[in-house]
Amino acid sequence: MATEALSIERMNAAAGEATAILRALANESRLLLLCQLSNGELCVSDLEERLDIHQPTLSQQLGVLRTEGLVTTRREGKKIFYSIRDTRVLTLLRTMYEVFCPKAERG
Amino acid sequence: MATEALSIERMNAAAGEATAILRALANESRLLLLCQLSNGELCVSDLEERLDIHQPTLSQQLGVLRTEGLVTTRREGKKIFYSIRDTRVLTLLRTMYEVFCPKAERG
DNA sequence: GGCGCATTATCGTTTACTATATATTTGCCG
DNA sequence: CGGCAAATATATAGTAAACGATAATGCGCC
Repeated sequence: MATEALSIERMNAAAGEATAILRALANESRLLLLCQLSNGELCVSDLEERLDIHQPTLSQQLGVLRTEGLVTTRREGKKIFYSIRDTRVLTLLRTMYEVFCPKAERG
Repeated sequence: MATEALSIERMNAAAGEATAILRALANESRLLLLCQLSNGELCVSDLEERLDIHQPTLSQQLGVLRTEGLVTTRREGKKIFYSIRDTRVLTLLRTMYEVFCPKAERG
């Protein structure tokens, strides 16, 4: 009962899209990047400062997420602000958080 | 409120392990394979029949999942039965199911 | 035009993927 | 016990994709 059966057919149909998003998440830089964005929009230089990634590399990772449609951008003068567009990503991140992050002092 | 902030520190610490598992899931064959196993243990030939994957390839993918500690095996005569060992995988699969599979006629 | 912020191009290296060929383990039959 | 067949695993190899670095380019503002 804890484990309600998943329909194989549906999983089969969705597998392509699912793995596309999983691949996008399956990189430490991108995952952390999305975690940052899960708390609200940030511009590239903000991200560069928080994560320890060279700017062009960062831009490239952001490009991957853009291509996958997971994030959107908003320009404000010279800065470009990124935010999460695909809410499914938020759902996944939340689950990942529960699964992988120690619950020590949550509440 | 729908989006309670995730602690960056914790995500940072867990990111390595998280991406390792994500990489394991981020392959269509392996994902479907785990979906099959989420409904209970199956032997290699069962899996081969259900998915359309050549046996050596399948065995290799299973090897990846074994190496990551996501599945266990049990021998019964000539057959080897696989099942999901890491319950975190089940949690992730369940979320993925909810996120990616149309809810049309779920009860 | 020049500077700051960001993207795109290019490239070399590493890793992933999958196919074919070969080996291992077990059970069976003579 | 010897040999064969079934089930699975490992080895090898070629192609493709991912990664991250450096270099060059684009865009907006002063």
